[in-house]
Amino acid sequence: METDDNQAGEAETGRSARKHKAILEAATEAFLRNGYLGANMDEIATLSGVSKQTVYKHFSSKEALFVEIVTSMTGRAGDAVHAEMPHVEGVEALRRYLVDYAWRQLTVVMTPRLMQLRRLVIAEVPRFPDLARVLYERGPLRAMTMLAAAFERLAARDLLVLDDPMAAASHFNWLVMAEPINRAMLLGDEAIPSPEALRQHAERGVRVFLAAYGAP
Amino acid sequence: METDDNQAGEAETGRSARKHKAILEAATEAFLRNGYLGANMDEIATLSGVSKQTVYKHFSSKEALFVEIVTSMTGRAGDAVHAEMPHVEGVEALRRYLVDYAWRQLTVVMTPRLMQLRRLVIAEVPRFPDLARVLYERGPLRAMTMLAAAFERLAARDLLVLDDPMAAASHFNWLVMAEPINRAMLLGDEAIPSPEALRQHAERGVRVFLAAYGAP
DNA sequence: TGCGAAAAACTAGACGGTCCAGTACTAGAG
DNA sequence: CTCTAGTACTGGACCGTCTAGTTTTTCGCA
Repeated sequence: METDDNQAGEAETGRSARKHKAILEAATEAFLRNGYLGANMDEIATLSGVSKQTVYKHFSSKEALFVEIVTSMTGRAGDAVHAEMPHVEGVEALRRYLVDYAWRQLTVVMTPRLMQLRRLVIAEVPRFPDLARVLYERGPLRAMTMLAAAFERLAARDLLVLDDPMAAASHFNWLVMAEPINRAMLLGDEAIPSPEALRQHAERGVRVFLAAYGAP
Repeated sequence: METDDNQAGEAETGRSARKHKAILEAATEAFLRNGYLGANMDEIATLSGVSKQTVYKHFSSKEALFVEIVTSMTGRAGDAVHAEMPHVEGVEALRRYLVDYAWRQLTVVMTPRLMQLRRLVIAEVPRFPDLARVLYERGPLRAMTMLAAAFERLAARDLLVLDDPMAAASHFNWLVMAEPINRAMLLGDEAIPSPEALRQHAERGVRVFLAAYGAP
């Protein structure tokens, strides 16, 4: 197929595909840093080591490039977290699992790239409402839906006590995520807590959650 | 043309001050709708019924106008909520008061104007980090700080049980605010819940909070 | 398999058209 | 005389197109 000098397990690709990728990366950088209006196509071309003509060969317009980037980033974002809930036996195992899940979710979401993406998408809600809706659905909504299903199973086994699984999932999700996300959204990427701080935060959130929804 | 009928207790102002106000209002509208880069000074001048020269007589630059507007809006925003905690006697009175406070906070914050302001400020975090910091401090941080103080007093009277008042305040704040805010941030202003929905949401949040922090 | 030409992709830069922040200038109202 | 409306203007940014010439890939055919 392609030339087989593949380095470090990276699938080798033709020149065109390589340029395509370079453009995507440069554009991601530019849009995340400068916003939709603030980014300019000349800079993207220069940054990706490609002529402007080539940029327009791969993407029909600035708008199309923007949509492509945001959707691909939101697509990748949520996939890393969803893990099947293992058999938890007993209250203490449940607590440990919830803390672990919360911490995993936090460390995935609380990265500069995803915070910048979130700022970018929020900024463009009036211009690109669909992008924001997709981010919401593939982000918090998906997390909460899966949590709700898991909580329902746990309730059936009397490990949790709840009447509204989705409300419980929302409470769990935001007990854990809201404080650091909203801090970082306004205070910038350097306000992202350290992994240890996130772990402590997760533990406190789970303690509150279990006080409200845990088996007595 | 300029009639001097001061209506509804509005402080009497000269023509210059009136133009000043008109410019501020038009600029607020423009910036909230189109963002910093998307707004343009010609539109602001036209919208406020003033010549462009006059706009620049009152505000030295687009940037200065933007900063002025955002700071004035963030200043007004938080002031409406802070109410002295009355004497609450007993657990049920506390619950009712917390629900009421939560609902008040929600109805103040969950308005299109403030959601738009929040989107605008978040969008401009890289360009105007100070504005975002001020919004954070005068918004969530102030609310949580005041809550923490109130919670500490309640803990001294054994109506709450907590070791870290600020953590408890954060949990309360985000149990109540996070879900609707983050929904509206991404799904747009029409995703702002109705007052009745907000009331129910507040009640559920307070129930969880009291399960974790309420007196046994 | 290897060669060579057509096809496709790419570069560098210029350019048209549009938009916009901020300034300058004139005419007229108070 | 002072302030302002109205408007034209400056200087520059930027999207998307175009041109002319170069490089890479593809593929028929030896």
